[in-house]
Amino acid sequence: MGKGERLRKDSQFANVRTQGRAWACEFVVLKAVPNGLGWNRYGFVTSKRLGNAVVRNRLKRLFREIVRSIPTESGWDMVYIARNGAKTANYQQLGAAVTRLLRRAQILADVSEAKRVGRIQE
RNA sequence: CAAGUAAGCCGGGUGACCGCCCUCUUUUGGCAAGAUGCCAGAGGGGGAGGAAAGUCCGAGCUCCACCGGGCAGGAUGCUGGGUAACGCCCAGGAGGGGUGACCCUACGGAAAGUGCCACAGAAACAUACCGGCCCGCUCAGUGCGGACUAAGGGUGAAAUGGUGAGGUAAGAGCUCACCAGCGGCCGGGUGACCGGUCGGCUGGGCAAACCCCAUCCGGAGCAAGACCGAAUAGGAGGACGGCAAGGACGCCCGGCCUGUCCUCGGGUUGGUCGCUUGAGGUGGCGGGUAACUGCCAUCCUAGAUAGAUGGUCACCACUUGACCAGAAGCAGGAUGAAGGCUUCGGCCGUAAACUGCUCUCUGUCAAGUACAGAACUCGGCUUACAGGCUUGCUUGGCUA
RNA sequence: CGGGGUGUAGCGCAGCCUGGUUAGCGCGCAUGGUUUGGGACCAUGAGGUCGGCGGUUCAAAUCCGCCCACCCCGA
Repeated sequence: MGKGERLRKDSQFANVRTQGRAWACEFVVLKAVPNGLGWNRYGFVTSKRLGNAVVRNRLKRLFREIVRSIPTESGWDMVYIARNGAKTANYQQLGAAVTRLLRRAQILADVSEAKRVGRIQE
């Protein structure tokens, strides 16, 4: 994903953190908010508590690859926050977890159009 | 072959598809439009480490108007050399450890001064508890008083040179020999120091206690710093004004410079440069024991900024484990078969089936493949690290 | 990038600067007493790699070096 598809400013992260809704599992926390653009923007958070730089970079790359491969609705800012359990998980486990969270958040692309419109109006 | 020791090196590979960062090209498309610029696409090239880590030292670079002196503070500490510099490296000396190859050392000064040395012990810096020996009195092996002594005992981490002989009332460097230490002289070495000789006999430890001596050190750090853009109100109060205040760690002094300083309040958290060509790498020929260095040739090798190298699959490599099959080895089978030699007493000579073990080699399956991610750049140090490779040397065993 | 602090019994702390003689205090814990019983109180007791490794010293929680974990501050 290019620079336009990433959250890069502290103000952008702060916006998602305060305005967005959150869904969580044992590996990762997803926070998302509609951004009014025609495309999605992503941010990945790996705190120092998780491990050294190699561990944190690897988790970011895994999540970036997972998010890229899952088709979703457009127009959202999403922040993925890695939790401690993600350190030992592999690509397949994390992919399944992210898919579950996106389905619960109704951002996954196969969710029906009526349902999505209903949620936004609500 | 085994164990060890020193030095050095590597630290997964190949392919397919998808994706990221930088850069170049583009008669590809869109926007704006004189060159040009912005967005997207296509094609080419490049894209983490030996420690990129910890941030423990040293520098470059940038800013703080500036210069000099002193105090305080900090660092280093055998000698010589290397280096831009260092707390680093090399060589050497001394001391210590190891059978050895080799390794380790904060290794200046305790007659400059101050301080400390618990407990024990008579005594920890100047001393005499037990004891030894002599004299006098008492008296029949006891006691008292006085003088000498530091060999022996005991305490301690440490007790004032050690061993032997002479000597003496008993002893003592009191005398002598050797050893250790100290000082002078001579010789060698740039030096630390070493060797020789002579002398008088000497008289603890701690400076990672204060300290003394020698050498070095202005401060802050790429969020340094420069530019563009945006935003706010270029605001309020106070101090002192050439005898004042301030001038980049703290304090003092001298010169020099200047309206300076303090408090409150307000705005910004965007972009570009710095930003990778450097005490640079590689090779050759010289100098040097070496660290290192001179000359010549040649190469350009990451530049992100919520922070670029990843994901999936296949094959191979390595490690570990399991299992079965085969090969190999060992033990039983073997109280000596078959066979051979014979002086007829004996002697020589171990093949296989089968069973068990080893886990060396081949095959199959499964799991794993360390430590760890550039952030201004170099030189070091320290710490972490699966597994593997090369070379020299040492010790021990076996064979010839 | 720069600077500072902490680590000692289950918990919270002292001792460290100026090395030594029993590493101590409070709460908690165990046992006994007191009470009809509990609490409170009294008495006794257990519990320590002094964060780790190495060095200096006769001797280290204390001094020095390296490492680990946690916390805080400034630009």
